[in-house]
Amino acid sequence: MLQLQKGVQLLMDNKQIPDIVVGRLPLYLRTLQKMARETIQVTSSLELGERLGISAAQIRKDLSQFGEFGKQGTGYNIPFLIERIREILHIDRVWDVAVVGAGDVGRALARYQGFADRGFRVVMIFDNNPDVIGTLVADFTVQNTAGLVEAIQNAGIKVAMVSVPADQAQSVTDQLISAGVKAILNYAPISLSVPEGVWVQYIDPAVHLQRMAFYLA
Amino acid sequence: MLQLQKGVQLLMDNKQIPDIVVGRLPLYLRTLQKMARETIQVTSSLELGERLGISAAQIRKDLSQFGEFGKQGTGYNIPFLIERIREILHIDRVWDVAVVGAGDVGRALARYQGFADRGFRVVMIFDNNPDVIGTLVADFTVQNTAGLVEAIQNAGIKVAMVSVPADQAQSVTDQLISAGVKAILNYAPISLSVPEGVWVQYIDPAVHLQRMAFYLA
DNA sequence: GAAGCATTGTGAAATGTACCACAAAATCTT
DNA sequence: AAGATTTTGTGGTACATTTCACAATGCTTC
Repeated sequence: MLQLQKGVQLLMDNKQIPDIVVGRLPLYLRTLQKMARETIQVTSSLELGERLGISAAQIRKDLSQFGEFGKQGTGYNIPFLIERIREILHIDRVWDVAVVGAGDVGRALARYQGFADRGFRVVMIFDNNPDVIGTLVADFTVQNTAGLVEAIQNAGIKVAMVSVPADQAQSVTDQLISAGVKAILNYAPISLSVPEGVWVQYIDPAVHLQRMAFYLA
Repeated sequence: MLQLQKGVQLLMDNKQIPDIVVGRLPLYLRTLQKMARETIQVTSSLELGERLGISAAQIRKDLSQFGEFGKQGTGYNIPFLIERIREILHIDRVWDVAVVGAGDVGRALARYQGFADRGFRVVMIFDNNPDVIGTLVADFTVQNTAGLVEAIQNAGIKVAMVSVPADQAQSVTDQLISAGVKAILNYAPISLSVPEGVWVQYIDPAVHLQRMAFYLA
C-alpha cells in the first residue's frame, strides 16, 4: 500500500513554470477528483493519460516540475496528488468571485453549482439595468454597477467574471482592475486590454465553434 | 486606395496547418469584424496585433499559411480579409447546431444572439427531464433526448453543444457521434472520449479560473 | 529473498512555434 | 519622378514543448 509521502516540498518558487503546463493542471485535477469519487486510491501516468487523452510522459514531466509526487512501480496516490495540485494552483482555499452582468450568462454563473469544491464561490453580482438592479439571482441581490469598485475593493475580491455586452466589457474591466481584481474570466466576445499583473481568460462559444469548423469538410 | 485582389487562391489543401494557428484565426476574425463595424477599411499586422496582444510577425506568418492577402506598404483590406478567413474556417455558410441539455447553460446558449453572423445557428434543443420536455426555449420546443439520434441524423446536423450534467455527458456524446455529429462544444466538466475525426472543445469556467489562480499570490 | 514486473523521473533528441530582420513592393511626399 | 516611408511575406534562428528511452526503485510472486 502506498504511504503518504512526508516532507514533500513544492518547488516552483525558483523555476519558471510554462503557462501551458499550468493550463493542464486543472484538467489533471478534475480527472483525479472524478477518480477519487469512484473511490480509486492510486493511479499511474498511463491510466490518467488515457482518461485525458494526454501522453503518460507529458503528465510525468508536468508533475515533475513541482516535485516528486509519485512512487516508482506504483504510481500516484490520488488524494495526495489532489492536495498537491490544489496547493500549486492556490485553490487550497476558496476565492470569492464577483459576476458583472446579470443576463442569461451572468445568472447561469451565479447559480452554477460547479464551483463548490473547486476553489471558487460567487459572492456578488452586478448589472447596470435599472429593471434588474435589486432583483434576486440565486440568493444575491443584483447590485448597481455604479457601486462596483467600492464593493469589490471593500470585499477584497481578486477574481471576477465578466458577462456584459461587448461594448461595455473594456469599461467594466478597467473598473474591476481599479478595484484590485487580478483575474478575469471574460465571456464578452472581445479582446480585453489589461496591465501587467492582471490575467484574463476568454470564453466565446462562437470562437470555439469556428475553430472546429475549420476541420469540417 | 487598396484594390481587391483578384484570382487570390487559398492554399492549405496540401500544407498541414498547425492547430494553434487555426485557433487564432477566429480571434483575428472577431477583431476584424469589430474594426469593420467601426468602418475601418484597411489595417496592418501591427495595428491588428496591438488590438489582440499578438505580435505583428505572428499575424503575418499565420495568414501567409493560407495565401498572400496583404499589400506591401498598405496592409490588409479588412472586408477582403474577413471573407478569406471565413472561407478558411468554413464559416462562409451557416452551420445548424443542436443543444443538448436545457438547464441554465443550455437555455442561455439557445437564446444567445452572438452566433448570428458568426457562422452558426441553434436549431434544436434536447433534455431528458419530463418537466422540461415540451416547454419553450427561445422559440424552440424542448425535445426528448430519447429522440436525439433520429432528429439530428434527419436534420444532417454536424455541430452540437453539450450542457448536461457531467455523468450524462459521455453517453450524450456517444449518441451525438452515432447521429453524425463531428464537432462538439462541451460545457460538462469532464474529458470526453471521441473517435478520430470528431473534434471537441471544452468550456469549464472552474478550469479557467483555476489556471489563473496559479498566478495569484 | 530473488526474479520478474510496473512505473517513476529525467536527460537527450525530436518536433513545433515564435520572433527577427530584411528584400521587395506599394504608397506618399515634394 | 526620385527619394522617403510603410508594410508585407519569409528564410533563418532562437526558443519552447513534447516525446523517447532507460536507470532507478518499489511492489508482487513464488
